[in-house]
Amino acid sequence: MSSAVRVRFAPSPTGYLHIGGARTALFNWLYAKHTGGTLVLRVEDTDRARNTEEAARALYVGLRWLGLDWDEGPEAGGNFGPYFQSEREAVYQNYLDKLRATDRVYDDAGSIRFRFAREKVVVDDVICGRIEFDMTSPETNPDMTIRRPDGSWIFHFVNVVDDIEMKISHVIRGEDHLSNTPKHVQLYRAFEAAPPRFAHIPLILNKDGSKMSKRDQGASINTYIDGGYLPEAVRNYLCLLGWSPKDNREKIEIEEVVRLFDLEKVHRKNASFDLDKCTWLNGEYVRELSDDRFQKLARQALERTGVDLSFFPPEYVRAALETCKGKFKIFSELPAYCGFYFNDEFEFNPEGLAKHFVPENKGRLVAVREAFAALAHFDAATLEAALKATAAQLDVKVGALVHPTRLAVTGSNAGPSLYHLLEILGKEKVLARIDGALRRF
RNA sequence: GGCGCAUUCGUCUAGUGGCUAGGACACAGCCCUCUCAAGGCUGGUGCACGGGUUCGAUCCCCGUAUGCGCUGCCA
Repeated sequence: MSSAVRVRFAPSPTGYLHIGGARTALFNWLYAKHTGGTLVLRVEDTDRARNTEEAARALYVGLRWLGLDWDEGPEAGGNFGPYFQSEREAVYQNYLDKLRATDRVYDDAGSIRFRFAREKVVVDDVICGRIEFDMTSPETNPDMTIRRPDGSWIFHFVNVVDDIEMKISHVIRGEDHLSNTPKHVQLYRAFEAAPPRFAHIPLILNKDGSKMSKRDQGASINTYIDGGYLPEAVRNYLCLLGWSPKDNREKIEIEEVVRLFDLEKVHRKNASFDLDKCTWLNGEYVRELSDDRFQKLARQALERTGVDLSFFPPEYVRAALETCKGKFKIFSELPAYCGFYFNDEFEFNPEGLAKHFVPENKGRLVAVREAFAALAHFDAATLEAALKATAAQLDVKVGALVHPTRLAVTGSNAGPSLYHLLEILGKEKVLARIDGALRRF
């Protein structure tokens, strides 16, 4: 059947995957999965063909990281290639000839322009509805250039030609193209080709509503790859921008999104990207990670900051990381959180120092040290009992001992469970660290 | 300027011609607790404005404002 859904993601290789592009790719992917259709990846590199290979690779990396696989395109093959516009010169020449044959183009100072039909063009958008564009006036809608004097092609022309050639049934793209659509429709007509269904999805803006550009925080997918985010969490968050399951769910399995997703239910309003919420959602996913995957990602996060884990026994590392699970939202937070396990030269938190290393706590810390030194077994339960007994002896609240002790052995006033962390660190290290800390009073 | 699209808490959103307009993030407070995180509870802020239509509009229509997009030999 020719009614099969064929969609495409057609980025220009800029060297990185933009978050807005990622969302466009995601919605195309979702629609393809939902309908059992085909997703085509096409690289629109008409402008500069110099760093295309490398820049395109960055696109693949970003898409694959998000789990957005394509059925046809670079590194996937397909019967409608090549999938780089820079390799489709013959196709464009052929289509240009068609326009020449029907007198729809003319030369203008070396460039070639397409002559618009002076008429009203109706675009029936799946998301935006029926919109009428008045193209009757050459003043407000001058004919458009489709080829530059140097022979390079303009986006509008090659984009439409490729969509025809690749038998694209649904063009799902950013709303910034909505106003270009009547031009594209004119091209389809000139080629006597049936236009696809158009679906213009809202844009992603910064939190303050301004347009998200290259420089903005979180604009590149690399922010998330390098920042210790989980792909399924970022993908989940992206699904929620311009679409909703309508039942108050925030964390939602991708299979479920595929099942529920439809173009008609996509919003028409631009959405602001809220990194805080994306990070929160990531935390939800991190908490539910399997032990193995958590350990693997945690190790990676530490190693990329230069921690040499091979120096420590595997069981030590595993136990140490285990105490951090559920305590942070993104993996880039982990090294600072658990660095004390792997480095004796940690910094002391200045506020903690001012608050807890005060004269009356010195004696308390000494008492804790003595209690710990006397222990035959250095496990969490014993440590807790010992610390509580010491507190009772001194007639102070447990917290009065917990805080100085934590600060002494970790340098921080927040962290994993104290008793477990002490057990993992071991008696020798703990006593040595308390001794060192005592000298700071 | 012209054309197009949009407008529910700060942000993402649910929602209906009649409801105390719901949820989530963020924020504040309390509880829990060895800290933090998580969890529980509580709190505040919202239907852009002005006209209609209607017994009644957040919801329908028209304007205005604001935002965004297009208006390139960028994509």
